Amino acid sequence: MSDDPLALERQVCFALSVAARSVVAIYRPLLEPMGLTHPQYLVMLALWGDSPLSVRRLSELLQLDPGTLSPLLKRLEAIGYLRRERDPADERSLAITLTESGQALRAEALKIPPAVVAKLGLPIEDLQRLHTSLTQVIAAAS
Amino acid sequence: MSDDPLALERQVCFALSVAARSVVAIYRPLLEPMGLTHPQYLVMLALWGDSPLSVRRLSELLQLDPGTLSPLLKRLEAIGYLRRERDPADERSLAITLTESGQALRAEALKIPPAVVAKLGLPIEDLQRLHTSLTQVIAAAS
DNA sequence: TACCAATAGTTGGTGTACAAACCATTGGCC
DNA sequence: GGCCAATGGTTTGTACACCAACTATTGGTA
Repeated sequence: MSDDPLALERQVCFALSVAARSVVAIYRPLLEPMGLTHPQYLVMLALWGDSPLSVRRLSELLQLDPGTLSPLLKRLEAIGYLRRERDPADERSLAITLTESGQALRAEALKIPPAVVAKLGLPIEDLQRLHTSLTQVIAAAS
Repeated sequence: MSDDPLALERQVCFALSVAARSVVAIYRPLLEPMGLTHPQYLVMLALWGDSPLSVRRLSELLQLDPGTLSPLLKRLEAIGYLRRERDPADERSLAITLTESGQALRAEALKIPPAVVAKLGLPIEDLQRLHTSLTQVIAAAS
């Protein structure tokens, strides 16, 4: 390996970007039949875990800008997976809830993680270790 | 930790996406004085390592779509860091070369990696280990 | 109670990111 | 030499992603 500190192959951030894009690319064909993109899938995961959620709360959970979530949520509403209603207790806030269809999708989604792990073909322990490292980095970067 | 296979905090891909975005966010204020975004910085790294490069070659090196690179390269040309000229040997191909200004920028860029490592505050060995894991994942996903 | 800073979402602008359609050049091959 | 599939880039359309500016509601406080 090169000793140049600016060598492309030495940059952790480059590896991080490429890895993220590559893994998202594995999800793409798996999510396509469900009509979801990867960020949309993450929103659904959050809502399957806890509902209703506000845009603010989603933004914290997914570490995404509200300005990114706003149109994304409208698209999920348009395809019928969720509802966006004002919270009666605080009219500023949105109460985002799953529709029947959105609830039902969870059964399909259960197939996704094993399919991804199979495609990657890496030992679970490696993935676990990676997850731990990534969590460290996220904590350090925030 | 939850035993739900769809729990957000268990998804490696979620951690990967958030980590990538978080680390890019660390670069942002460092690159801003140079007038570069993170992907543009990666292109510059590639060119500092080897020049001239074609769009095709850059696309392989950075694992980015030519359709993504095309406008990005025009922006880098517009701010004067590189030149896009047809390769006389093959008029289909672009020969992308650095300008004086682009060459000179390398000296500034040398400050970036240590600054990022400092901001992260993680031991180098951890980053090295992470890099190894990521390289594995990239290989597995391709 | 009337103001006003804080909070929740939305919108608009710039820059990726990818897929598909497109255009020009090239290199075989009859 | 002339056709034609392959190759290299560009363009278009959709969807993030972030920032800054904006609107509407809320809650404290003079």
